[in-house]
This record gives sequence, structure tokens and C-alpha cells, in this order.
Amino acid sequence: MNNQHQITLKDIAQQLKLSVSTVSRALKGSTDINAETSKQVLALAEELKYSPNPIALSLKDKKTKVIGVMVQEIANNYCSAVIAGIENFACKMGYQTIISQSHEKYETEVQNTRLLASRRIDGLIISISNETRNTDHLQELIDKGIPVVMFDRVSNAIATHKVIVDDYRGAFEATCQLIEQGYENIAHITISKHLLITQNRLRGFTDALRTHQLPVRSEWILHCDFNTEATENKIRHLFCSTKRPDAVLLSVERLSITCLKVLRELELQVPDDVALSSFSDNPLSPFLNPALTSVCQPTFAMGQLAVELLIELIESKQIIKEYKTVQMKTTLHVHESSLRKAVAVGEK
Amino acid sequence: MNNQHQITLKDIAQQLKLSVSTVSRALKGSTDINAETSKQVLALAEELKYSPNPIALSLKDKKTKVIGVMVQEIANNYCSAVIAGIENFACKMGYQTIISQSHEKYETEVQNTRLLASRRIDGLIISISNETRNTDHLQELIDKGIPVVMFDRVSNAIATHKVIVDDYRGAFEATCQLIEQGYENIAHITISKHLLITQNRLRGFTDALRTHQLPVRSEWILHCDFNTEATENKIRHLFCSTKRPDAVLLSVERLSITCLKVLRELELQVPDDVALSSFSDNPLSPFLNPALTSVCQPTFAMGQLAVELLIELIESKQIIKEYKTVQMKTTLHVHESSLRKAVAVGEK
DNA sequence: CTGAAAGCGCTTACAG
DNA sequence: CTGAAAGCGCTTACAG
Repeated sequence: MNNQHQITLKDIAQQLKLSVSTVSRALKGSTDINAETSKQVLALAEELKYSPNPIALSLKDKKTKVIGVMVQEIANNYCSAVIAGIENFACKMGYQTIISQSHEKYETEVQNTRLLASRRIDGLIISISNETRNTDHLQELIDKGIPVVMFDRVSNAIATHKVIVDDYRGAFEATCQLIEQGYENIAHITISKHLLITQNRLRGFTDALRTHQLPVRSEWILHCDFNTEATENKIRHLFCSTKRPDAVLLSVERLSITCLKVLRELELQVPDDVALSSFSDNPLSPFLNPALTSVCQPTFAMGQLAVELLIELIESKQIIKEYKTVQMKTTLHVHESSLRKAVAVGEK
Repeated sequence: MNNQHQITLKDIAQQLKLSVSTVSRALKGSTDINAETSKQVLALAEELKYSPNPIALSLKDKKTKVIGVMVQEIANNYCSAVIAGIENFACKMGYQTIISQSHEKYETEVQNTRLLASRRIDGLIISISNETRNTDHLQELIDKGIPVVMFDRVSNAIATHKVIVDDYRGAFEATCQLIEQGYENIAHITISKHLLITQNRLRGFTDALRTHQLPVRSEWILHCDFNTEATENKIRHLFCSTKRPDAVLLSVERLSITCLKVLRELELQVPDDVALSSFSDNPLSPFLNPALTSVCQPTFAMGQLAVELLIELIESKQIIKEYKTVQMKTTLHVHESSLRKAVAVGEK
């Protein structure tokens, strides 16, 4: 029903009895154009609210000025905050973004990546799904000349720019904070063991335990997926064991919510029975019951940087072979959930 | 640096020594094509992983299969949940979405709407900003033949399909719940008075008070914007008055967070000193301290419906003059924040 | 059954 | 300084 007509160069040319070429040149501010002609063209273009058809431009220069973004889930604080950063910088640079979701499924990620590619995006920013182990679909893009930048859940198999945080240190510090509060039986609830972030956070966790001469119990390291029921069962089982942990380091926010739910159901108090500390970027964390100790990431800045690096790859004239991995810092925000005396500093 | 070559019809035609037309027809499954030729084309296309260039297609049929979505903020639970619904259905129908943000600014909304239009989107889904009073920029799109569907913050000035909830009833019920708990001095903290949702929620609020023979105090109806500091001051002032309200109905989640912050700062307990009830769709609401009574909306379904209606407008052959406004139901989830005895049902 | 031609809206090397 | 022509990748009415 899109019956109306968008103004084209041809319309302007006809009204002014000029050729399309001349109009095009005048609009581009070409110097070798009669000043008078130029003025007329500009005036009429303004009057008719002419705006060039990006589709036609794309067809010519094989650039769409569109960046694809692949995340697990849009309706996820972490993702939407990074996306906000991406949008912010992309927009400034004249790029628009198409967001796609993997819903934590490998198959969906592959399919949707192909879909984005078939849309002729100029580049892709991706954080891989919890299931993803094979990244051929990303190499495929790169081989096609579509640059890819990874963030958060990156992969060693792909040579490209990456934006991450110091997951090792984030986990190490959070674990130390728990230990310093006197918790000695600490579990770690995390995601797929095949993801680099999982491995780094886990190393940070175990190194903190070892540094304090505490044993590492493998049965207290839970690798979960996002099937809520299965995960709830795993967590329930952990807390129902004869010897249960008195603290937990959680690798992602969504798991901390599941954990909170299970603890309520089991009538275990946080932090009196079990202390919690979690990687999380929810602005509501301090308002939770109890306020949740969080390892925070500079989400907005990460998004901005990721696009910046991507646009660098897209617009670079020569082939880039030197890729960098930018590692940003996490910040530990300590709240009631990991404090021995259930009273938060200065709050409540 | 996008130097690699995407496979085109021409490549296939050359390899098979056929014309581009024939290849095109074979790929489209045209009947009047030699079965053998057809088979060859299909096979080679498969082998070369040919995928048609959507840019070229768009240029021909003036359809981009792209839908624009304009929201206040991506990193906002309500918005991202609706967007998830939009993505879900749009994807099924072969459409992709470009998301744009107004950041609650009228100027930004107008600019970004024009930007989307210049991208030749096939249609727009929008919830207007808190500042928006004039909707000419939307009428402009419609006049250009680009259909628009509104949701949540809709406007009477635009004749089109709309997806909303029963804001009046949502506010009415939430207010009644507070009254039934014995709260009689209830304030309403809400957004721009020029928005329809504000007006409807306000009517629901005042009608509930009147139904229970309670007075409506205009000084207890706060219209806020998203300038955090100004809003905090307004709210602080409300609670510092000699006679302060003992309960508040909040119109949007973000304001409820600001309100919680101010109450903490003033050392007022929820719900003992002040009860709270808020329109909110945060999955974390039940985990807040205290758990927040929420008027919830069917966000995902709203998004799905909005695209469905939009695609109907886009693909309709004849001009549609009959527009519908679909009104969905809200659900009141009562938690501690609005319960007299600070003990939630079955929880904690 | 197949191909050459025109056209979608634009840019740009080539003439003049 | 200006215009005609070619071309980006595709579709489709028109010939044959």
C-alpha cells in the first residue's frame, strides 16, 4: 500500500530541465558546477525534501551502512546496555544496526548470522550463545569480507578485534571478598564450560580459593544452561546436599535470579545461610532483597568500543592483520548479599 | 575492506552459459523452464551458496522488508520486552527490524523518525517520547505511504492501528488495592500530562479515590520527566511536606526506582511508612526489597500484535480506512510493597 | 523454452 | 560546465 512516491533525482532534473548527472553533482557539492545551477538544485531539493535513496547507493558501492548485532537475548539487561552503546556510536558514524538474537541456541545463531549476511550487512558484532562451540559461521563471514568484532563471549578460534573484561580478576576479587567475610565453602554457578569467559571466571574463582588455602570441590562447580527447570534442579540439589556451600559466586545475572528463587523456596536466608555474589549489570541490583553484590562491567563503553573497532575494520583501506583484544575493568559493588552481618554499608 | 565477491546471478549464468534471465526464472521456480536447465541452475546456486541481493530486490519493488521501531530507550525492560515480541513475529514474516531511540526527547524522535524514513523502511512501530505533543512527523510518514502502528504511548491525532492496555482499569485496580489495605492518603507519581496513557491512568486513579469517597489532592499528583535530579527533588518535596502521603501509585517503573531511592534516603520504610504500587514489567519486581506490587502488561504479545497489524497495513492491496485500537488487559501482582503487614503471601 | 532490453535510483568516467 | 552512457543485481514484459 506504499503508493506514494519518494522524490528522486529524476524529479528534480525534470523540473529544472537538467540532466540527472548534473543534479547529482550539484547535490554532492561538486566544484565544477555553475553556481546558479547549483543554487537552484539545492533549493528545489530542500523544497521537495529530497533525500537520497540509500538502497540505490548501496547497490552501487556495495556498502549498506548497516551493522548486524547478534546477542543472546535483547530483553536482557547486559545485552540491551551494550546495544545502547553500540547504537550510540554507530549512529554518530552514520551506521544503523540490525539486532538479531540467538536465544542461546547454536542453530539459531548460525541461521540468523546467515540471514544477516544475506542482508549484506557491512559488519557484525557478536557475543556467541551458550551452546556455541563451532564458529565456522563467523569465519564464513570474514572470508566473505564481512568483518566481525566479538565481545563478552568471544572465541579463540576467530582472529579479529575483541572487547572483553578482565573476567579472571572480576571473579578473583569477588571470591576474595567472600573469603574475607569468612565464607569458606564457596560454590560457583556458571554457564557452558566451553566458553572462554566461563574458563577465565572459573580460574579466577579457583585461584582465589587456592590463594587462601581453601580446597576446590569439583562437585560445587555447576555448569548450567538456560533451561530454567534443569538449572533449578541442579541448584536445588546443590543446596540439599548434606554439606552445603555457605556462599556462591554466580557467573551471570540470570542465574543469580534462579538461585535466589531456589533459596527462597528452600527457606534459606541470604546472606545468613548462603551468601551471594554475582556478575551482574542490573541497575536494580542494589534494590534487591537482599541487595546483590555485583561484579559490574562497563557495558555502554564496551558497546561503543566494539562498533568503533568494527567500523575501523569496515572502512580501512588496507587489509588489517593486527587484531587487538581490549580488556576492560570490572568493578565490584559490595552489598548485603555477601556481607556477614546482614546490614549494608550506610544503606537501609 | 569488503573485497570479497558475493555470488550473483551473473556468475551462475556465466558458468552455465545461460542468460541472467533464465537463471533468475529457474531460481524462482518458473514452470516454463527446461527441467534439465532448472536442475543445473539450482544445483550450482546451492553449491556456490547463492543468496539473492536484497538491495537489488528492494530497488525494484520499493520494499525493503525492514520495519522501523522507535522506543524511548532500548535498555528499558518494558521496551526490550516489547521489542522481543516484535522481533519474534517480524522474523517469522521475513521482515527485519531497525531499532531507534528517542531518549525521551521530542527532537531526537523527529530526527530519528526521518532517518528511518530515509532508510526506506516499509513501516514504523512507535511509542512516543515523554516530551512529544506534536505528531506531524508521524503523519508525514503516513502521507508518504509508510504505515505506522502505535503502542503504549499512542496519540489521538494519528489515525492508525494501535495496541494499548486498559490503563484506566490498571490504575483503578491498583489504587483500589491500596485503599482496601487501609491507605487513604495516596499520591500519584506519573509522567507527562499530555500523554494519553498518563490521562487514562490518572482517571483510573482519581475515579478509584472518588469511588471510595476519598479526596483528590492535586498537589499529590506529580508529573515528572526523566531528568533524574529534578524528579528526585519533586519526590523528596512530596515526602517532606508536613502532611505526607502514606501510599503512592507510580505510573512507570523507572519512577518507582527513583522513588525507592528517595524513600531510603529519607529513611522511610516501605510499606510501613509509605506503600508503593507501580506499573512495571520487570521480572525482578518480586525480588526487590520490598517486593514491588506491579501492574503488568502483556509486553511480548503486544509487540507481536503491533507487527502483525503493521504488516497487515504494509501488505494490504487496498487502502485501509478502518483502524482498530486493540486494548489488552493488565494484571495486578500484589507484593509486600503494598501490603499492610509487611509480610508477603507465602514468600520469605 | 530462452535471451535481449528496460528499468529501479544513483554515481562517475568519458565526451564535448 | 553539462549530458549521455554504463553499471550496481535483479525482475519481467516482449520477442523469437
